Amino acid sequence: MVKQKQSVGEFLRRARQVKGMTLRAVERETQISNAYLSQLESDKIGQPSPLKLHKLCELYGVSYSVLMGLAGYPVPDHSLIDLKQVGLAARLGALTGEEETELVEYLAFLRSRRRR
Amino acid sequence: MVKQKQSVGEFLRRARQVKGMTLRAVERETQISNAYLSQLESDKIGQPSPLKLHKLCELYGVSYSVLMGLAGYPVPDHSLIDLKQVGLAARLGALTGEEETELVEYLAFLRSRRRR
DNA sequence: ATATTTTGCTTGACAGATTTAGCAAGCGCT
DNA sequence: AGCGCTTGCTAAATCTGTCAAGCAAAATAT
Repeated sequence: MVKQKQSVGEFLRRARQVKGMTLRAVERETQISNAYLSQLESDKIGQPSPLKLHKLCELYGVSYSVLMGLAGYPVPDHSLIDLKQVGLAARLGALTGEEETELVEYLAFLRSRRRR
Repeated sequence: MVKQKQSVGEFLRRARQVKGMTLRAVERETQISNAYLSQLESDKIGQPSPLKLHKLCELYGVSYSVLMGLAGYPVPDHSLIDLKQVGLAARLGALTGEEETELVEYLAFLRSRRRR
């Protein structure tokens, strides 16, 4: 019932086969060498570049987030943090560049003092 | 008119300074060598590993999506919310309620002072 | 049946990411 | 003045992603 964790390689190979494309066809479309594609699909690359993964996602029409997750990269979830930040931004309002610099320095001062 | 794009290096250095931490302090917490941190902050690394960026985001309390974007990586669509309004807050990082009040007060002080 | 093209794959070499070891300048303490 | 510790930085070394070139088997063509 629960689907097993698929490897990036399996996922990519499936996606390519679904599209009915060959390694060299993908190479033509993405500028990624067929050699490297082969290694990718056999899980021989530990940390493939997100840009390569993104190109493949666009070509295959699969989710970039999913693929990044499968590749072992942290996937952005901006649920809580950004809301807080939006709130803060609202309270501070628009700042001049100078004000911003002073604020940052003041905050650094606050924290370096407190931690000792 | 608001903020031009900041470099990853500037962003990371600011975030670290806001936290009041030293390169070696960050190294202790993240297992990322201070040497590499230095190169990161002076923009000498073209494609830093997302895992490293993620560790730094967690430590600094800044948005992972923002940092990934600054690093030139494609970011999943639903993370593409308006960064302009959150830009400053992202740079400041997560604040305690106390810190936030202090900052707002300090900003008020700055402005009253300037207004002559 | 054999030559030609196409397929997936491996090897060698290169570039770039990351670390280890070390440097010189700065700071507190006596 | 010195000494010890910390700071940020860099040079060299190591590891790893990426590609160009080539290979053997399968498909295709003649």
